[in-house]
Amino acid sequence: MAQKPTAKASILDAYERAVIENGERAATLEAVAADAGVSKGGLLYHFGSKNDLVAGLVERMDELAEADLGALRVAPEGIVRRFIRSSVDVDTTFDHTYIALTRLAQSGLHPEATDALTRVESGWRDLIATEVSDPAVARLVLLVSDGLYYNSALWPGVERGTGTDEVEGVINALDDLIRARSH
Amino acid sequence: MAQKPTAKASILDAYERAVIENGERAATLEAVAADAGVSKGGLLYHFGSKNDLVAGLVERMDELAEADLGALRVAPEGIVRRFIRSSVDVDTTFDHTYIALTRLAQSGLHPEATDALTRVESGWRDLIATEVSDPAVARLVLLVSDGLYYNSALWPGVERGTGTDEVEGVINALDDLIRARSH
DNA sequence: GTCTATACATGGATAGAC
DNA sequence: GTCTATCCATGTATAGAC
Repeated sequence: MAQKPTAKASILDAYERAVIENGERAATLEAVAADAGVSKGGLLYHFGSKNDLVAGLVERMDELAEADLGALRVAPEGIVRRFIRSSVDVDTTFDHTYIALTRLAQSGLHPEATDALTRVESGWRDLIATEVSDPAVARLVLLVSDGLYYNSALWPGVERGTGTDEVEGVINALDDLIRARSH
Repeated sequence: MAQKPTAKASILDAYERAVIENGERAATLEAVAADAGVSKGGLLYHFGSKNDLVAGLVERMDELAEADLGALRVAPEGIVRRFIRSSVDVDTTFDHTYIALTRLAQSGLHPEATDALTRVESGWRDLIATEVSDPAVARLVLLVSDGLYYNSALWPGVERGTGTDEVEGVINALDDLIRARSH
């Protein structure tokens, strides 16, 4: 049920891509259909409306989030390090969906998108709390991650000075803080 | 030249409000005109096109940013403390314009909005660098601020657990870090 | 300086052929 | 399952009256 390399999946991919690259407004049925290699009518056979596309993305997000949390939970380097690192990595399946939903949420037209993101963030929050006892630091970790996502969501494709190596510095700084505060 | 309580200003206000509250897509000429108390035609007399509205916002942003940096520079509590605190305060003239531009930037249709935000962030970066010597920590401070803005921009009106008092904890944590790293 | 009327384009969605 | 044709709503922008 989760693994169909069908037209449906590639339409969803195209929608995701369109939203990320050109914004929700530009992600018209026609544009998405063209990118997915079908016609408007063809698209509408699989997704009866634009809202259905959003719903499809939400569903995908929930599945990916579950997997993401699972991987995070068993990350050998620790939850926080892995978490922050993965926040820069904007080129995974997870990130694509997450960023697309971020855009949709901001459009104000899709409360379901906002809800899905809230669920994800809530999962992260709980997990981080298991590793970081100080609530202020835990909050700080989440804010840094949000900041990283915000950056990549806002300046798509633009290298904005938060490269992977620079993030290592940030991670180390957070580490110092966590150690200093854990007594 | 900067102080006209004219229709032009109130139209710009209405546009800003519309973008923040309902997203860029809902900020149609008609909706903005209605909110500003003029007709579509009336609006278009002052702003010949939708792009002119965006340009007006960008101009406003540049003016406000200058004032903001000035205030930050002489903040008695220090630049970082003031900076982070003001990132939660989403109810100033500055924040309204900033958040509206954030939304516009994400729509992908207004590069000028992205540019304006880049200028603002660049001003902040430079200023923070004068107070925080460690580049990783300086970057962290910016990311936290971005995170806070992202939160308020994404969940408008929603109390998302980052209240003013909780932010004090975050500020103190950052303070610890700055002190620990400044030798 | 502000309004009404209207032209024009575009996007979402339906109907029905293949 | 996918396409074409078409309808309808909405949004931007222009023209011209007041």
